[in-house]
Amino acid sequence: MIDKIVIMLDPKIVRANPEQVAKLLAKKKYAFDVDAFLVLEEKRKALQTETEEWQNLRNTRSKSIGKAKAAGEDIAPLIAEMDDLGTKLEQGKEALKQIQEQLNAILAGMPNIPDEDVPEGEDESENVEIRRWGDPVEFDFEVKDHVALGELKGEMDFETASKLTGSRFVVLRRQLARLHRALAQFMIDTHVNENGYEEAYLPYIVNDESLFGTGQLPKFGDDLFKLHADRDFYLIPTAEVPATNLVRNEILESEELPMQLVCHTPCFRSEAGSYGRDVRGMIRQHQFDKVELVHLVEPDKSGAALEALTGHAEGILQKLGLPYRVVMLCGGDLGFSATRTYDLEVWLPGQNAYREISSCSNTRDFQARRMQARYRDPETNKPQLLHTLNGSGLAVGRTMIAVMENYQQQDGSIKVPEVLVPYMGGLEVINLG
RNA sequence: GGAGAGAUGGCCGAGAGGCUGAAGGCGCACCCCUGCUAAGGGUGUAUGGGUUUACGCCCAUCGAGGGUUCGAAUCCCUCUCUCUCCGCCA
Repeated sequence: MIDKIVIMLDPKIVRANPEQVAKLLAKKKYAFDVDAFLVLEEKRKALQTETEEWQNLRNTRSKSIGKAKAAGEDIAPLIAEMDDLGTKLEQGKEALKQIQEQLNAILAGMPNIPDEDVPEGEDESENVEIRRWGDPVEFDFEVKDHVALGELKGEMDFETASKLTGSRFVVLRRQLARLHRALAQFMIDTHVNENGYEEAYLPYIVNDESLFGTGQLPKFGDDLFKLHADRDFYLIPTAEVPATNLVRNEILESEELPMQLVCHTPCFRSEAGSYGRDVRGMIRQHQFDKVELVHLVEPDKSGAALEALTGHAEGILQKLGLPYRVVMLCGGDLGFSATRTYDLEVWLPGQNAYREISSCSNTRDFQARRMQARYRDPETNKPQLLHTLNGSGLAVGRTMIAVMENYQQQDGSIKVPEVLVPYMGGLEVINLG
């Protein structure tokens, strides 16, 4: 009767254990109104049962009309019997639809349940450091931040970008433009050649169904750039959206799993900058490039897959020789779709701080349920929701900043990390000074 | 952009108002036969939802959304997508 119930959490579980779900979601600072939900649920159940009974009656009677007609009998009295059944059915359906819409709105807006060992906490200040790699370089001169470095020869130009578009965009020229490209190439090659990823080229524009699937819609539409009022097209905020939606409404064979995708795309975010944070420099832009990693795996493999994926992202930082730390997000800082997230924070000498450069999440079956992404379980031969994970491997712009700031020399030039030299056509020093 | 044709289950493909959740085939699973290989025979095999301790029963779904009808895969309208031809084009 109800064709599409849009949910992220399994509605059966929510119905069966509403109190427990509320408790678990409280960790994510989400208030689930159990009473309101239960009232609606009760109404829904009664209405649905009743309406389906009417429907059943109509189906049965219509069938007997068909039979009578075939037998050459008079069907007029049978049709007369149907009289008010149609109206009753219509009314029932309408009432049910309204209740169902209210329930769907609640369910579709509920975030995913955090893992048990996710720490309690309000915001990023309560994230928990897991490990560190590398030691921040001690400079014997006064360090410049990437903005100062980039402006030495005009290779990083925010003013011109704002002429072209507006604030929160950047123009890169010459060696910095190349460094930016080199980083993306290096990351993709590493993931393909060493970590077993399949390279993908994907649309930078997606429809609303894809965004619902990964969880950006319906709640976070304000963060997106929408293209047309009439077509429901959006610029992607991350390649996670098209990459994960590759399997939307698909039933994969188990041999096709695990799937590991790597994809370099620009990302467009409207919200970036609306809080007045990081107004200076390339940290927070409306457009930035990212190399994204996506895993599609069987349910019992997703825990290990997140560790692997995070390791792959870390590998890039290690090869580049950039000091970083890994933090586990606390409940309050965890994203809508995630059960568990590790952020990689790279050391930025210009800010004297660790800053996020990658975010790796396991969404378990949350996105898969929204997009009906399944695989055929060889044991039961039945379709089952798969698990989806995603992580940056890495954000290209921020990586470039990190390279600039960590490899700067007193004269303002930048030493090219060894692994990037081939990608820079043999160039060993970027001479900005 | 112009002109046509289409969209049906995991896949291919019938059906053109009622007994069709949907023939047939492929694939897959299990069983039988066959001393290898090849072939043959049988049975089963959609998804989502509701309800039930359970067996089960019920509802929905033939690209999407509306409409006509007692009844729609089938008729009408709108939209989306795919294919063919023409034009344009990186």
